[in-house]
Parts: sequence; C-alpha cells; structure tokens
Amino acid sequence: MSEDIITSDLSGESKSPTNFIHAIIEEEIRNGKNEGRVHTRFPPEPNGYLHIGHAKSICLNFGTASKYNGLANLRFDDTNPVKEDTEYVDSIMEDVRWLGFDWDDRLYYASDYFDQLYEWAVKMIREGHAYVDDLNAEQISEYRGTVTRPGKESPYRTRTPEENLDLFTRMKDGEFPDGSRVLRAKIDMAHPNMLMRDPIMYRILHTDHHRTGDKWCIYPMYDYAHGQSDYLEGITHSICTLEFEVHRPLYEWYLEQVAEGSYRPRQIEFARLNLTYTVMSKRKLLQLVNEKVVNGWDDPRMPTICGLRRRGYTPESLRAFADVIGIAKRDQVIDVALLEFCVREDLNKRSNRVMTVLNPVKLVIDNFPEGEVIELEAINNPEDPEAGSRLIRFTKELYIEREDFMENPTGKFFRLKPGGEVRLKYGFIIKCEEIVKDSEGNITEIHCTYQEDTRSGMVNSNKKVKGTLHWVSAEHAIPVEVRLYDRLFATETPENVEEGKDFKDNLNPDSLKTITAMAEPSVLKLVVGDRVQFERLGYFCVDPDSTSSKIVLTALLH
RNA sequence: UGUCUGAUGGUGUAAUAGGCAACACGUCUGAUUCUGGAUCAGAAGAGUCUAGGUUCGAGCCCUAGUCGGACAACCA
Repeated sequence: MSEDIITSDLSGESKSPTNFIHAIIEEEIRNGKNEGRVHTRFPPEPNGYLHIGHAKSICLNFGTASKYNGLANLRFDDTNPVKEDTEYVDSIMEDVRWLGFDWDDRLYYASDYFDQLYEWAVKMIREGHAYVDDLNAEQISEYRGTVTRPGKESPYRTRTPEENLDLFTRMKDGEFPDGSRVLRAKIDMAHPNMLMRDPIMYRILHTDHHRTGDKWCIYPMYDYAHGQSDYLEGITHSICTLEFEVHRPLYEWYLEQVAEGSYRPRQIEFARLNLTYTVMSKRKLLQLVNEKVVNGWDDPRMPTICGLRRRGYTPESLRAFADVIGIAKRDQVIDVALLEFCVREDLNKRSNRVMTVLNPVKLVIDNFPEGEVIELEAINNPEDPEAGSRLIRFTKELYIEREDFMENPTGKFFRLKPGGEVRLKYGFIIKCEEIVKDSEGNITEIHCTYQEDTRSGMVNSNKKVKGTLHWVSAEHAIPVEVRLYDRLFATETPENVEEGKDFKDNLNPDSLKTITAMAEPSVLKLVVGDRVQFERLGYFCVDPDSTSSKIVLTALLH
C-alpha cells in the first residue's frame, strides 16, 4: 500500500536540488500554465567573449530546460551593429558547445526579427503608442528627469500617427542622419521607474550589421527587441540577471502592445556571479586585453570560458561549479577556492600522474652503478585502475625538487635532509650522505646512497620513511616550458578601490612565472589540451603554444 | 530624496503546509597512504539584520526600522 508513495518519491524530480526559479516553474506546471511547457533561451550579445558568469547562466537555462523536458534556444541579441561582430558569434557558439550544451536547430538572432519588430512598431505608432522624437540625445536626457524628479514631455510627443508614420518610414529609408531622430514608446514621463519614461525603441545607425548588412539603418533597442524575441520563440521563462529587474515592467508593457492570446513569456531575475580575486565585467576584461595586461581573451588567468579552458578547467568541473553555487537573488561573491575544488575533484579522478621537477637540483646516488638503467613501474592514476601503468627509468644521476632538500631543517620538515632517509617514488629509499656547493654557497649536488632491497615491491620496501619524493632521471628528463599561473589579482575584491585608484592597482605582479622544468619522457606523448597531475605539485594542461620541439604546460592549480 | 529588490556560520546554498537551522567549500584535529594529494573519522563556527507583534511554537506570518544592491546609455 505504501509502495506507490515510495515509487513516486524516488522517481520524481522532488529529490533533486532546486532553486527559487525551479520552484516557480514547478508551481506553474502544477497549475497547468503554458500546458506545462518549459522553454528557455541563452541570449548573449555578440560583443565579447563569454565568461564564467555566462557559464552560470548557460547551465541554468539549458539545465532548467532539460530538467523539465523542455527546450533551450541560443539567441544572439544583436541589435547594436556598432558593437557586434561575427568573431564573437563563433566564439560564443564554441564555448556553449564546449560546456556541453546543444541548441539543436534552435539558433536564432534578434536580427531575424527585424522585419516583424518594424511591423509591430508601425502598429504601435498607428495605435498612438509610439512617436518620433526630434530631440537630440542631450535633450532627451534632460527631459527624462532624474530618479527623484519627474521628466517632462517632449514637444514632439503629440504628433499625429500619420506624421509619426511618415517620419518613421523616412527614418527607415535613410533620410536622416544618425542621432537626429528616434522612435519612442509613449508611456509616462512622470513614471517613478525611469525606464518607463518614454523609452527609445529605435535609433538611427547608418552602420552595416553583421547579418543584415545594409538593409537597415534603424535598429531596435534591447528592451523593445528582447521580450518580443522571447514571444516569437515561444519562450516561457526569460531568465536574466538582477540588473534587468527594473526592466521587467517595460518588458511586460511592450508584450501587451503586440501579444495576442494569453501566452506571455515571463522574465525572472537571479543574481549574477562574482568570484573572489577576479573581475567579471566585460568592460574591464576588455581593458585587460587591450592594455596587454594579459595575453588575449584566452589568457589562462582570464575568467573567460576560453581562458578557463586553456587553463585546463574541464567542462564537467564548470558544470559542477554552476550546480553547487546555486541560484538566488541576493548578491553572491563565491570564493574562488570553490571553483578550484570543483576541478581538483574532477581531475583527481581522471588525470594521469606524471613526475616533473620544476626546480631541479642534481641528486647523485653514489653506490648506484655508473651507466645502469633500471625500469620501474609507475601507476598512471591511483584513483583509476583502468589507467594502467608505465615504465620510468632510474639512473645514477637524478633531479629532485630543490625545495625537497633542506640543509638545516626546522620543525615538521620530513623530506630530505643531511643524514636523512626518504623514498624516491616507485624507486628506492635513499640516504643523504653529503652535499656539494659552489663558491657562492649554492647547493649544486646532493650525494646519497640507496638500498637496493627497498625498491618498490621488494622485501624491504615497506620500511618506514617520513617522505616520498618525486624525481626524474637526469639523462632521460625532457626539458619543458612550464607557465606557473597564479590569481590575476592580489585582493579578494579587486573592484573595490579607494578614490583615485582603479582595479588594475590590485593586480598580482606575480601572476605568471615561466620556468623550464624537467619532466619524465612520457610527456612526449601528451597532446594539446591534455591535463595531467604532476605528482606532488598540482594539475597542468598542455598549452596550444606547444610545438614539436617544445612542450608548454600551463599550471591549472599548483 | 523616488521606484524596484534583497538580508541565514568566513563563503555560497537549503529549510516550499509555522515544528530541534541542514548541505557544500574553507578552517582545525586525528587515522591512513610510496603524492604533506586523495580517502576516512571528528571538531569549531550562525540562533537566521534590528525592534515590536501574532502563535503552544516564527528563519518562515504581520508592523516599523536598519543596512546592501539595481535604475537617470540613441548599450545589452
């Protein structure tokens, strides 16, 4: 008798984590709104590269659609030809796909709707809901009033529909120069919401559009185009960020002018993502690129999706991140450590281990036969038995990490020290016998002895030692370029600056160090985009700058 | 000063018929380990912005404040 309950409890969506948007949707589905249909859209403007904040939105929109057996569209909000470009269209599609989402055949552009939008504008003019204004930009701004003072009506507001229609047609036909006239919605110049004070619907822009070419010289504004595009696509939930909250009344007002029947898309806002130690605004990211603070949009220090990709982040980890940060309406500043946790968790299970020495110092095994090479079996990934193993070569002369030796150890240092013993991973236990220094006192060689029967798997191999070091054979090691990236900013909230300073004053001067490291030969088999864990050091990704003669590795986390 | 909006451990998110504030990250212990990683076990850390009210009982409902965010581009 209770079986039904149990079954429905396990199969329903009620178990999965939810957020306030999903709560709204579930409520609507219960009430039969839109016949239970869920249709979302991701509407980027093709005027820049996507960043991790967009990833949050992409995951929300596409994730919500699939959760409720709905659809998600990709729509380019391309209503401003002076800022937009196909370069961005391409990169955005690549990034959305890379993140793991698919819009099938639902790729749209706001510019697809220019004809319909124009017709609707004409309808609004005929019905007395829109007029052509001859005021210039400065005057319009003056007439608009302020947040505390009402605006005043333009002297052109009372033009007849016929006159407006004539003027609007001539605007479209290119008779007037940029900025000379606009089409405005006739709403209320005293409205407490400034956006309702006769917002501009169309402006004159004698600029070619990346898709419509020179067909148009008037272009619709965001508020007029967006809701109507949603309506035309049958969008049920138009999910956007909080700054559009004040736009909602206008969104709904425009819809009422043109919509028929009872269907209306519904705008719902959520808080945009902020991350500690990063800036997220497109404008500031563009500035970093233009001023060459970073090496382009895909610089591994950038929070852009292409930057994160180059840094080595996996799509899975980004999706997991989007999932774990949640959706709400209060401002969020997520600790970047959470993002790092998400990749680490993913890569720990998936990436092969490699031994690489970033800062080598020579280690000589005095009692190891000259010229002898022993092949040792190394586990590729202890977290994944399927990953198998490889052979690594052990010789008399090795490199170890300079930091793994301390001449005068203090406290809890349990790596190599004079007279101390340590294990060389997959190899032998060695004992430090003496050190050689140059005239300046720098250590140039560390001399050790090894115990043959402590080799991994042999009789004495479970002898206790405090530390295990990674190493490479000096003779076989491959020099590789390693780019050690750190966070771009030195302060948690780089955008919070005192008077007279700007966010670039908070840059971390050491966000990139390039070094030559010594890697085990298996790195030769890696290809661009491969991610590996350097044993005991962190995760690294093969950079596209790699050539056949030089491998470049980007530090993801170290 | 106007409109809209939000407030829960250090951070983020839950608590969806008013019923012992939960989960994750981070931090700290300990165990274990041939990676100071991972894993495992455990701990500290909020009494829910404030003040009133309703109620046997309030994070949740009511009233009044406080503080934060958004909005005055022919940008999106």
